[in-house]
Amino acid sequence: MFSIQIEGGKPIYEQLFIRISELIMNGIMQENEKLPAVREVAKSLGINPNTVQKTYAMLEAEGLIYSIPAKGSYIAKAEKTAEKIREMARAELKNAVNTAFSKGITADEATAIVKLCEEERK
Amino acid sequence: MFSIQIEGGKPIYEQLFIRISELIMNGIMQENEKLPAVREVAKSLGINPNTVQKTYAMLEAEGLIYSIPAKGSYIAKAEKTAEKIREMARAELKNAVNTAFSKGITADEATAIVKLCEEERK
Amino acid sequence: MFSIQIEGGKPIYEQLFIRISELIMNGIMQENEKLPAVREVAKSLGINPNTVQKTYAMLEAEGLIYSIPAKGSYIAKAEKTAEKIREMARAELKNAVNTAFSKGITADEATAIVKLCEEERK
Amino acid sequence: MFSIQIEGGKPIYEQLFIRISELIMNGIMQENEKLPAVREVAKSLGINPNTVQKTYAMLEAEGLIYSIPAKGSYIAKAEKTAEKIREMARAELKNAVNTAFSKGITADEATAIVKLCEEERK
DNA sequence: GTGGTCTAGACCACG
DNA sequence: GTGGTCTAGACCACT
Repeated sequence: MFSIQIEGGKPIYEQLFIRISELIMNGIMQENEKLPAVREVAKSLGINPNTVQKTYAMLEAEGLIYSIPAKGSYIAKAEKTAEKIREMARAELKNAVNTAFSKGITADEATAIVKLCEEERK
Repeated sequence: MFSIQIEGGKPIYEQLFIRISELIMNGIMQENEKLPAVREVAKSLGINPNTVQKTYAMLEAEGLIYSIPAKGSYIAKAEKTAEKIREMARAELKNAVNTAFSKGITADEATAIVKLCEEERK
Repeated sequence: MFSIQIEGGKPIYEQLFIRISELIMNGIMQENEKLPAVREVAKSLGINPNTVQKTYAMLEAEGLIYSIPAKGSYIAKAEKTAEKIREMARAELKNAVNTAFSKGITADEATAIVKLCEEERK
Repeated sequence: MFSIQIEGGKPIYEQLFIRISELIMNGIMQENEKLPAVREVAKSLGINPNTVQKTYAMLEAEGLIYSIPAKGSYIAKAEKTAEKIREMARAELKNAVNTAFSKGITADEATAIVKLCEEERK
């Protein structure tokens, strides 16, 4: 279903949050598409339903999905959603770049890393 | 002495680790220079000596400093140290860029962010 | 549970580290098997939870176990784990042999000691 | 003079103890030869006289040297000294071999390591 | 209930 | 006075 790595240092609910937001960006999850039920996700990942519930609540709080009681959760308006996610991603990246700068990485080096990552994605 | 913000979500010992490694890069801490004593740092920051001790242990494990029991802790060989820190910073940045890419940020956008950060530093 | 001797000069957390790595080699602890909880070990050995926590952190840093917060700690992939432990043991033994040599022990004498130890194990 | 590495994890007085006992084995320090004065060693190594004093006391306690008040310290009877050191070395090596065995190292592997160390010394 | 972090305070070996 | 280890007990985020 969503494939997360339980081993990783990050909390599960956060990994799941990131994973779902990525799926939206990749166009795999479309506007108004129904998300799998909380219990279903929990069972297929072997994690606690509370954890999934928390993730959905966070997604809704961020306006990325909307929930209809007794029916299910759905992807919110795509443009808005995508823009929100990108905004968050940009803020995090800026943060990371500043951190790198403070440790002696130059702007040229940073740009090189960006290009390198771009190459690797192909 | 080291000035950290206890607020943030990150553990204190990690913030301190990052802070000291930055000081080394900025040339403020030189090779073989003595670090302030564990208890001294703890007192000046208003935190527990154990927390500082943990930070020093991590720095030593990474080879950034070396500790002589009953004498003090000192900055390790500068070239090695600086290179290690840059290596760590590069790895983290690469990680951040990949994360941003997976959320729909383009390489051009990432490059723009790098330039923006560069401007702000001036 | 783990049975260690608090007497020896070596720190408790180190003894525990060695003891657990031995249990893995003896096949008593299997891949993905759950280690007893930090507090449980502490109670059964009559030592402080922090001390056990430090041991688990070291084991994780060496890649011998992996910890999932709020779930437990587990033995890492068996092949890798066993090989890592053997590698560490070999390095230590080599070190010990060199030390013995520098004190006048001959290679023949060293070989004899190895055989003697082998006999005693039977 | 004696060349020790201050960085190493082991206490200085122990390193110095080992170093001097090695010098005796190598025949560099002969029976009844005078050891350099405590203050002299301390100054040349940049360490505390108390530390050197402690080492000499240990060497005397082990019967490896003998001290004449207001005159100096001297290497004890060579045969006895050498044998004592070798005995200690043998005990330590046996210990190390047993530890290695308990972690899955085989007797053949241990023998191979002994031979490898022998080669490297040439 | 779990691992992770932190505090407060202590002791030890070493220099 | 220093780093290193340890105890006792607490809180937190997460499951």
